[in-house]
Amino acid sequence: MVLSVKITRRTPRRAFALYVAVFSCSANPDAQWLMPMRLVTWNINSLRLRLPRLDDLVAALAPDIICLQETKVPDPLFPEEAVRALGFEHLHYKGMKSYNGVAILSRHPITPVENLPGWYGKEDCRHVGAVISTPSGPVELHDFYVPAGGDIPDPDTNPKFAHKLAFVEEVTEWFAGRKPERAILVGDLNIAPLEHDVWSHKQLLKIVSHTPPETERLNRWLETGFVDAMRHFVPPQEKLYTWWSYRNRDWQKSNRGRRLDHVWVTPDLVPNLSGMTVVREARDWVSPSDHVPVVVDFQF
DNA sequence: ATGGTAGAGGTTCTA
Repeated sequence: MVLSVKITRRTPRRAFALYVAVFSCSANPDAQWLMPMRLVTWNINSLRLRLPRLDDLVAALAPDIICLQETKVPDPLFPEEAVRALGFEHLHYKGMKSYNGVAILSRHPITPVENLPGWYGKEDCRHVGAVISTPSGPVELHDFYVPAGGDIPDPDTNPKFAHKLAFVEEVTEWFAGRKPERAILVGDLNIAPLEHDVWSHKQLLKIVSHTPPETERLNRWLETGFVDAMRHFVPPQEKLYTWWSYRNRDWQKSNRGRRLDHVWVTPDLVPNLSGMTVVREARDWVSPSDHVPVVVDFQF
């Protein structure tokens, strides 16, 4: 139901009071006069190569904020003009040559969160944060790219796996000490925590991204004060993937996917959630990323 | 049991 009252100079005081009362009851997420905010997270796997795909994404979905991972571009070479031309004037990014790199693109002003830890002493461009202002107050947004961890799930023989486990432990400690409120955390976390976040739980238990040491650590990170916003919309017994390897001839036919990309919110923002979409069709775009965008809609 | 593909930037690494 849509209620609207046109306010004019002649509107009687009582009608104005009614309008104010109706407006201020709109904490209901169905209310249409709240400000919608559409957020996308996407491991783009090279921002410069896939700028045309970013254009497609913006044209199709009109997001307000886009969080990217694996931009693979050093800061001085970031394609600011091209991104501004898509309507995103407010940028906060951290990149390096060849690897990693994260970026927050926003249509509306944002305030970067400064002095975030470099993690594992590496400063390898895996985390940026920014504060968004909304009609109901500021919201803190974190964009992460967790190390993939190599092939062998043994921290003693594989330093990349040791890095991954330690990275998740460090960020967990940091969030535990911070007790986040009105926060959103997104990114390629490179871990598929639930049985139905992978195509075969049994076959992947010893495969990096779904091993118990990883999924246990990801759960501890989540439990520092977040809710899994994707699983808020899709029950845990339903398969849900965001990544399909390039190494499958026919990704749709084999459908050996994993849910490596995540959107978490603090419980105080759960009432603001209004929808979630995994943009599966993006896996079939020309020159696709191996990850697809995840869209989350809020009403603030 | 194995290898399959993609991106960056070089003659190999990371995913």
